[in-house]
Amino acid sequence: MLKAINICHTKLLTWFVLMRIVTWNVNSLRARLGRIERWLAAFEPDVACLQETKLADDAFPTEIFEGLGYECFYHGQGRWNGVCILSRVGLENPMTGFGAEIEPDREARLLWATCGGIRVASCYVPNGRALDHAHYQYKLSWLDRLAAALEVQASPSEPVIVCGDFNVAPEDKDVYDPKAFADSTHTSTLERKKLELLTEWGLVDLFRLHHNGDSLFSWWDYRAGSFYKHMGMRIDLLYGSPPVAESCGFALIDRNERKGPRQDPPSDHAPVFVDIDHSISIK
DNA sequence: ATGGTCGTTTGACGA
Repeated sequence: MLKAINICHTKLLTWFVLMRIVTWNVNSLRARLGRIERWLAAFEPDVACLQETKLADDAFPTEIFEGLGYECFYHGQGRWNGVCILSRVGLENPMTGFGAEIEPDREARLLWATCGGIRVASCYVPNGRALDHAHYQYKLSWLDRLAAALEVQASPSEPVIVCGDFNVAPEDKDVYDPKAFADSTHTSTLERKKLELLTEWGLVDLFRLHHNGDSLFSWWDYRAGSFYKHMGMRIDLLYGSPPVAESCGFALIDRNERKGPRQDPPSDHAPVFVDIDHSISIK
């Protein structure tokens, strides 16, 4: 919920804003539309960054989200990938991809917009498939280009959130069993080094500010009852610049959203959200 | 440990 209090100084208007931002790989926006509508109504995020929408842009259900009070910015391609940002606190300077100076992505995996004074990116990082697969090199290159785009898009002194499905578990405690991931993607040294490009720039893993040390996951394989065996990974991340990290008061993985009957199946990812209490000043 | 389950451009492929 956006809570704005205007404080009128001599020539400065300051808004203190409580903003809730969620990232959620929905694994098909069409298949998950009912669940997404219910989740938005229940949790009232101000900004929703969704991944794997699997929708072409001309099929995006703009009117449904507008009916819930959200502006929509989307970048899809049909069968695979696809990302969007929904915002009810404004949506300015939209941009898809890495930007003009950087080798473009062939897939719909990234977009940016300024929402409520925060520069927001919704990312769907390539999976990588296997360490010896070409897709792994694509993943590494993709993360290099994300870091390069960040340099152009924002400064660490400004409010920035880069969130999404990173397909990388930052640390061993972010997977149920590190040994099970030896020699596979999501935990390899090289891809973790690419995440460090983001943290070296100044971004902070906002979830870890509030859940230090816990093994809590955001993704569980559909197969073999992984969810009920707690065999998951934390790969859906919200990174914030220092001003955002300082004002991040709450973070949660809504693992209940990973549950559900065959008739109304969940995504294999749970929504992850943070609450940000920050101020915007306008002359 | 292995096999298992979702989604999509219906069916092989990606996750």
